[in-house]
Formats: sequence, structure tokens, C-alpha cells
Amino acid sequence: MEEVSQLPVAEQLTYLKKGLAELIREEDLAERLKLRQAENRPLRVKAGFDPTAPDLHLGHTVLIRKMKHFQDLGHHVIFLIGDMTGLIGDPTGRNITRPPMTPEEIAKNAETYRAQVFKILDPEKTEVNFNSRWLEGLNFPALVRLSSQYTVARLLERDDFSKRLREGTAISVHELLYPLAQAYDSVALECDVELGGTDQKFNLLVGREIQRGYGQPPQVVATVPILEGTDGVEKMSKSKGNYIGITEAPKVMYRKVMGISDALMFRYYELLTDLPLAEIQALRASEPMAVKMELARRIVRDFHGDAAARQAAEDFQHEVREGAMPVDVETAALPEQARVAGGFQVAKMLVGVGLSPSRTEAERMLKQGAVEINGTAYKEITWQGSGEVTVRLGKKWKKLAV
RNA sequence: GGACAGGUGGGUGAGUGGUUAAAGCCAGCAGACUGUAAAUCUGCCCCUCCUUGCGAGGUACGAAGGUUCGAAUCCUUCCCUGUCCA
Repeated sequence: MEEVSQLPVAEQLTYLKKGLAELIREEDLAERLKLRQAENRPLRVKAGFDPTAPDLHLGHTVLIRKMKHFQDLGHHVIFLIGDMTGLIGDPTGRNITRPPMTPEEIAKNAETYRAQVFKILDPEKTEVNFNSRWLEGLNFPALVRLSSQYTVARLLERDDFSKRLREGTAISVHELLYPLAQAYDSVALECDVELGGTDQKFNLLVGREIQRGYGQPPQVVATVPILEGTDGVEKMSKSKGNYIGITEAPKVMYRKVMGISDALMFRYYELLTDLPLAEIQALRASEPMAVKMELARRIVRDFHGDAAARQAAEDFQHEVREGAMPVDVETAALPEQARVAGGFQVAKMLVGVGLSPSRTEAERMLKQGAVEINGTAYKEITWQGSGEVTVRLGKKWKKLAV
């Protein structure tokens, strides 16, 4: 069982507050920390995750780090997979509902989560739970009771709801259930603290109200900043393609970090490393490229270890800075449909080998001079020759046995 | 149930019978420049085929039909969304 830290509450508070966007309310947290310390009873800390996206990226790790901070102080962390709330589609209204997932799928995703999240969290101290456990059996009277605790006007205060209402985009009734269901999770789990991104603030606050309605003390709400994706503008997300996944290959990770802007790099330092703010500030005086390489190394190391991080740095040096061919380029056979007498047709080959999604696109690339064969820019329709050929389309490489 | 408004490419948003595969912007991709950063400049940005040409064909503006030499643009029905009325 967890041992609650006996550090002075003020110190614990400082530790927990580091990097938080908002803490509601700090006094409540202080009070509860004090109380639980005296009782040696850990706080119950929840954070919810989407069941459909088990591919964690750096954006998620901001939150998971914070969970770990609670864990470090001996508190009980609940990693909640929203397999029931996941039925409610994304708030853009494009996917109104999602088909329910099979128990097998859910179990599989949960496993993936475990594998990924335990790179940061301590498996011994983490409870993985599913909200289907209490939401699935929630009957109509119970739902009525739950929904009677909140008003439509207040639900519509949520930013995206009010925006959609204003703009005239559809809001389906079941979407309004989302905050209520999430709040009910807090009731079912008797949460002391709920963590989430700043975009979750509304939902987290509903939890406080609903808990009151069920005679529980309202949870403390702590939000972490939303991490911008590699584009530096939009929030990091898989669908926007601006993410760095924590299971990505060291080399890919490293390269993606190197691709971010200088301004964003300091933001990443702040949210993705444990360097104190003062030290990060000091880095601004250094040579930006070196600072960025250090960031990339640190991030890769967190998920792949020191050796891999060093290797990634080396690969970057060769492949990117020196423009050399990557060492791990795959070799493919010449696709038959691309073969012509004494060689191959370049566009067809590019598609057949997977360097280009369509023939039309391959031809465009070819005309634009994006194709290199055996180290030389190539623009002809066909290529004559045989043996092993090295092909490059933009950043992608392939070896070809002709 | 009724009246009205609206549904365009990844996003935004023009276009109301004919050089419109569909403006502009954003994102994306490629090239130049660089620290493969940022900024900037250039080109591209539905698919297939070949004789690779400012080539040929096929799809595309919620869905299905219709009018027309010709429609994203007009008509009909349907689906969806919003506003107001009941």
C-alpha cells in the first residue's frame, strides 16, 4: 500500500503546482493533503483517457508527468479509460457517436496504454480502470437522478457548446451527457483530485458540482497546459499530424524534435523536461541548434534510454546534416508493372515501392525534381540499368533490386 | 407540423449556366536558402493511362433524378443542419 509522503504540506504543494495551468482550489488541496497526511490515507487522483487512441504522444505526457508527481508523494493514481464515454464522438460534431468497442478491443487498448504509460508511471502504484464498470449498468432512474443535478444552461456554457450554438452547428443531446458522465466517474471513484488538460476544465468542474449532489466533497481540479504540436500552433494530436509519439523510433523522434521552431523548443523544455525554469531561461543565451539537440536527446532518452538517444543524435548528424543515405533503408524488388525493357518506368516504380501514394503524384514529384536516383537528380520518364539502385523521393529513401 | 436559411476540395471560404478540377487564405508536399529551425522565394496540391503533352480520359461541389449543346450554379424529390412559428 502507498505510504503518504510526510514532507511538509507546503513543500508538497510546491512540487504539485509546478507546471500546472490552474489549480482549483489551492486551499482545498492544501487542506486535504494535510488531512490525509495525518490519516496516512492517500489522495485518490484521477485522469481520464480516450479508449480509441492508445498511441500516446508527448502531449499526453505533460499530464502523465503530473500524475507521476502525485504518485511520487505516495498518492493513489487512477488511470481511467473512458470506454463508455468514448461512445460519444468527438465534439466537432462530425462523428456523433462511435460504435461500441468489443471487450477484446478495449482490453487490447488497455494493454497498449499500460505498456506506454508505465514508462512514466509506476505500475505498482497505478490503478487502471474503465468507466464502463459503473456507466454501463447505470439505469434510467439513475441517469435521471444524475442529469437532474445540472442545468442545460450551465452545460451550454462549455466553450465548444456555446460556440456551436452560436454558429448553428448541431449539438446532439447525448453530447451533453459527456460532462455528466465524466463527473459521475468522479463520484463512482470518490476522487479527491482530477487532472486534465486546460481544455478539460469545464468537465472537471462539473465533477465538483455533481459530487456535491451526491454528498461527496468536491474534487480538486488541476489542469496542465495543452502542448502545442510540432507546428507550434495547434494542439498536438495524431489527426493533425503534428505529434511526436512516445513509441516512435528514436531516430524519428529526434528528427521531429529538431524540426520544431526555436520558440517552441523552449516551451517543450518547460513542459517536457524537469529542468528548472531558471536553467531553461539561461539556455536562451546559448547556440540554438545545440540547445535543440540537447532537447531532442533528452526526450528520446526518456522513452528509449541513453544509448538509443546517442545513436539517434549520430544518425541525425549523418543523415540530416550531411545528407547521407540512412543506414536502415529498405530494399524492395522492382515492381513488375514498372518494368520496361532494360530498366523501369520511374513513376510506376515509385508507386509500386510505396514512395508515392499515386501515380499522378509520383509524376508530379518527378517533374518537380524531387526524385534522386543513385545520388543524382533524375527527371526522365524511364530509367535504364540494372543491379541495385538507390532511390530517393524527398525525405524518403528506398533501395531497389532491378 | 409550418415558414425561412443553408449543405462546395484536409480546414476556411469564393463561385449562382460555359476557358471552373472549381478563386483567395491556412495546412500539407517538393525545390532554393539555412542550423532539414524561423522567415523568405518558387513549384505542386482528385485519380488513371500513354506517345510525359500548357496530352487523353474518368471521377468531384449532401443524395438521387430532371431541364439544357453544356450545371456546383436552374427544376423535382429525398437526407442533413440552423433560425423562427406551432
